[in-house]
Amino acid sequence: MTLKDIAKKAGVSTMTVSNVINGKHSHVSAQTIEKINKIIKEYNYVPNLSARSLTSKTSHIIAILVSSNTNETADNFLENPYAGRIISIIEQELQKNGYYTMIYSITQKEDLTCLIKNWHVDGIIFLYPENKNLLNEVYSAGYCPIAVFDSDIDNPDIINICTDDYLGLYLSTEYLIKKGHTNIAFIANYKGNPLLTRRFQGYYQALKDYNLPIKENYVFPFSPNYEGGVSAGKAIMTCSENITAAVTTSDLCAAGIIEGCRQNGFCVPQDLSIIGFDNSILCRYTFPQLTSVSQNMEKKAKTAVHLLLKKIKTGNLQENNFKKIPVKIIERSSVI
Amino acid sequence: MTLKDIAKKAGVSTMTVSNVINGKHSHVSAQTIEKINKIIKEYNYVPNLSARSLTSKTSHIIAILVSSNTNETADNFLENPYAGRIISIIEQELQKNGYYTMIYSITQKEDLTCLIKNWHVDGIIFLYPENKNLLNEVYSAGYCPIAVFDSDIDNPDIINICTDDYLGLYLSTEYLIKKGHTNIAFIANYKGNPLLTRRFQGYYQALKDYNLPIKENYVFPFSPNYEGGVSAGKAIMTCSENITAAVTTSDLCAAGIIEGCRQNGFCVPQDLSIIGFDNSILCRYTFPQLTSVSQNMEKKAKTAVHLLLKKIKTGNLQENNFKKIPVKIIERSSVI
DNA sequence: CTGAAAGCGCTTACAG
DNA sequence: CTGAAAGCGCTTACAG
Repeated sequence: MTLKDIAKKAGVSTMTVSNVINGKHSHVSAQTIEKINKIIKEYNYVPNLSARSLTSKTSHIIAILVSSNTNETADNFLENPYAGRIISIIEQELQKNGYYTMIYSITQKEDLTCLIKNWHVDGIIFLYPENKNLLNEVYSAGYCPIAVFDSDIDNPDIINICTDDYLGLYLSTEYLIKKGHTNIAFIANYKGNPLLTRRFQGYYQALKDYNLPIKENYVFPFSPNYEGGVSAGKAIMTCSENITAAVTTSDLCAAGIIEGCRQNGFCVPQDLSIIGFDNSILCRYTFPQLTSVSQNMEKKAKTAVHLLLKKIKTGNLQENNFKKIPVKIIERSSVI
Repeated sequence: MTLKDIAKKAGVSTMTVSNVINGKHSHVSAQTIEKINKIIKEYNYVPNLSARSLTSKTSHIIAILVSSNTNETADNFLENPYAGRIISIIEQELQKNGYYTMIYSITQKEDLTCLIKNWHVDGIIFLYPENKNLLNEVYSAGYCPIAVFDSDIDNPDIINICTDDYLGLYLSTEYLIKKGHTNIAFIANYKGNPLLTRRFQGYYQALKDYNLPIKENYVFPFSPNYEGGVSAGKAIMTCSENITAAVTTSDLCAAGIIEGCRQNGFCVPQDLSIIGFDNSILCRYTFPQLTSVSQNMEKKAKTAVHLLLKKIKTGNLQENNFKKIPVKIIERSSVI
């Protein structure tokens, strides 16, 4: 079943069928439309998108790029529990808008330009590019609009959807302050890391706004992962600062802290209140369950899709390319 | 840059360039090949796959299908931590073989045949189809080879890659037996569920092989999720059977049991040894860390890809369509 | 070993 | 409101 076949059956030209399919109804009479639609339904006709793509120079394919480590054993971003969720939301949103989702892991620039030229990809969503160079190369190749999440690129043409990191730590610190804590630790080796630095600044500002002491000893510069958390938990419980609460920059780190405390005979939250970051599925399965800062993943993903599609449709590159998505605290049992 | 342009620059016909690109070297002299490859590199030429797809009737696109609930708030399979990992492995394996990965969530059959016709999809990997009808409809549409995981379909033409469920529970039960346990509970409402029934049979057979009593009271028919686990944990600790160990059919359920015990003042593993199933990322973040049955996800994904591609290439539909992938126990701290 | 012709299934750009 | 012509960039099938 092709356009031609439909046209023959309807006794019209292929152009007319094409116009009906593409909703260019101003060019076709109401009766003709009805007749054609009937035949399309009857024969269950579906257009061949390769052919359409070939002539129209637009594929309606969006590529989700994932940087994959060449190191086979290393954790891949896709194994992050968030990856599935964000891809799921993106795909459904694209589908709703008549776009198709290709997923593609890349290790080098070359791979990528191939993919784009191969399929005339209309847009790219680059999930957490590990290195900026790769992103910039993709950008400067200039093939199509690009969206990323939580990037520190300073390119105003790339759509950049960011969690409000500053706000996240401001809120979590404030939450502990309002529970009566005054000696609050910050766990992360933030120096030199822009994202972690923004989070540190939220912590810093909250302490300042509430006139609490800000001590360098309150900062535990461990990596914000499980192992770093375990170390931090031990370090906090054995230091001399009488710390009663800690903010973190990941749930994994918070889970590690719970374990680190436990290994030294202490308990969360009785001996130490903690707050995670991400509100990941993990929060429900630690003991105690983790209070955490929730990123609005759905809003992040949908915003990225909408801005990308808008850019594709209008060709307007300047507008609204940076969005901060608010966060909120999800209360569970790791704070008293 | 098109084939034509390359041909002009090389002073040959488009056919010759096409042959070189497609590796049909028997038809072209060595010098010509070299000359053409040089030009292709120089101009960074990449073939247009829409055009190729249009003429060759093969797209090199594989669709990963995900059933998405119409219910917006319900958990989607993609939010399962496994989803990202399996998709990641599939995509990389497909890419290695020159195929492209589209991802597509479906709610009805109609969506699907559209996708396939639209893009001339060469093959389908259907991730955990929720209902068999959907899968059977896809199959009977007859468009292209299909692979699924852990399905109970009895269609020998569909590639079906299964974890060895029987072996999994046999091993976990045997593991507890060898640690000296004799009163071992099985947690899952397995009746009527083929997958859970296979797992139950592994448990049953292990007890039998080691001449241990098999009591109906050892079976706790709760749903194998977190909430079911919590209920099971309470039920086990308050029943009269003096149960000292339990096998489960999911890590979430095992995590729930830990919590259920805790709520009744008992501890894993001191009061109850438990084994999870899936060896998910969760195992590292519960307390105690979960000993679990590990599915070989990598092997599952790669096997699915290889059988699918083989079927696409050979057109042979009969062979090797069912594979059982072995499992193993990963030891952590939830058993004594 | 190489090439001229025809065609895949659409859309664009134009004419009426 | 409708249609005939040309073309997108490739490959198939054939001829030499």
